[in-house]
Amino acid sequence: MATADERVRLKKEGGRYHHGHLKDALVLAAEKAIAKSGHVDLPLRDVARLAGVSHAAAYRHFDSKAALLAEVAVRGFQALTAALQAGATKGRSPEGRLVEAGVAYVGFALDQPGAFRVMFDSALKPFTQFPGLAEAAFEALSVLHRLVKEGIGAEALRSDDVSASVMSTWALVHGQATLLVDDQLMGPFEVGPDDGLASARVAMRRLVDGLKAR
Amino acid sequence: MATADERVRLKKEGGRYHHGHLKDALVLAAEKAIAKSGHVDLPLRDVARLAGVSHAAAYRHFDSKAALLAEVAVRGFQALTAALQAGATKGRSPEGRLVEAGVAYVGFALDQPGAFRVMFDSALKPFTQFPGLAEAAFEALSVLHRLVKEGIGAEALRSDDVSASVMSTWALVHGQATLLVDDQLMGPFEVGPDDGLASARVAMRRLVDGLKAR
DNA sequence: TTATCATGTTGCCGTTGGCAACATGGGCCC
DNA sequence: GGGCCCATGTTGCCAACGGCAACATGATAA
Repeated sequence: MATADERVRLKKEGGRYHHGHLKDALVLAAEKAIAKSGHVDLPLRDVARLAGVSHAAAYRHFDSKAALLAEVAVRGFQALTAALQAGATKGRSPEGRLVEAGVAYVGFALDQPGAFRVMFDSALKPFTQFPGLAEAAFEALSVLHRLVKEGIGAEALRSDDVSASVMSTWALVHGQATLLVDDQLMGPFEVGPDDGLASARVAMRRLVDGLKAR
Repeated sequence: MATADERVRLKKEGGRYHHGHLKDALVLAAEKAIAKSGHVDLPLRDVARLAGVSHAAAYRHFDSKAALLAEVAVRGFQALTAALQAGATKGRSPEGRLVEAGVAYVGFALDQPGAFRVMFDSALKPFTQFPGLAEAAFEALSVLHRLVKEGIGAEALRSDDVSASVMSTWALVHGQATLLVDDQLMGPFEVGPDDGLASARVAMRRLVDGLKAR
């Protein structure tokens, strides 16, 4: 078993027959390539070339091209879950935590656009066909669910129709993230890349206003 | 010039060398096939077969497979624009019209899932590479923009940060539509297909509450 | 040292998007 | 009404793709 340092050395020297980190390298290369091209539908051969191996090498680590993309998505959902949790800690009130988690969702999408695209691309549907994917996605959604319930518990948010509140929140941030990542805010609705998070915060605050107990 | 009846006759008799409606037939077949499979990435040959022609025939009407998908998207955006306008007329107040337009957006996605998927798939990005696509998408967004401005004009909605209000609205309905079409509302957040529109209406009402002038 | 086997390679296959060359037949002109 | 024209269909081909099989390499453990 090579140590991590050993692997780095091998990787840096390059040109070795055995890569040492190929699975990780492929996942990272795929995320980067998708982020760069903006298209999920990229040749597996290109990803392999970026990782410095032949195209068939990928099949030692993944059952199919889709399985590689699924791994990108799983890691993406794990990172998203972490981002939502980290974002929530920035809020000072139950509503504030929900708002900041929403902002973090959009921040994640802007930060890892390749992963975000894969996570919600139709190529991986249904999630249940890839082990771990549905669970990873569920974990991320659960963070929002928990924050809404905590808001209700603190009597800050209205208590009727909890799932509508969760869905509204998710839909809002997901929609914003999608539109920002795809750069699909056209014409007079255009926002600069730096304005994305600010807009997201404003939008989240207004939704949470509507969700408030009264 | 054959009349429309003539064309229908030719089409029904089948087996003719000249199809008569091929462009429309290909667009409709593509929408249907995508709706059925749930994947935008379908073989052009399958679409051609559904239309009863060989695969190469499509190139008499479209520059590429992507151009065919773009045409599906253009017609989708036109239908979406009409649906938003029709939905808006159901509302009895400025806020109500905005809410109903949002519900109509989700209704469109559930009604023409194939078109909806294509319209927002990364395969067509950027829209500007296909003539008419960016304009058609812009038209649809403009309906929401107009409704928000009318709400502000009637002093029903807050007047600061108009684009944040437009974006919130679009993001909310777009996010809901995406999640419903992809059947991605998992576990305890699952909603039945009939509940989709009802949930959308509740969510829109709550967002509009947050957008209200006070 | 040496054998094993995980992990890499090359070579091949069927399918795909797309082009070129040919076939058909509907509509216009005389 | 007859015959030409060319829009619109066809078949045949190609390179690139995802994936499989057979072979090559070399890290590890006896």
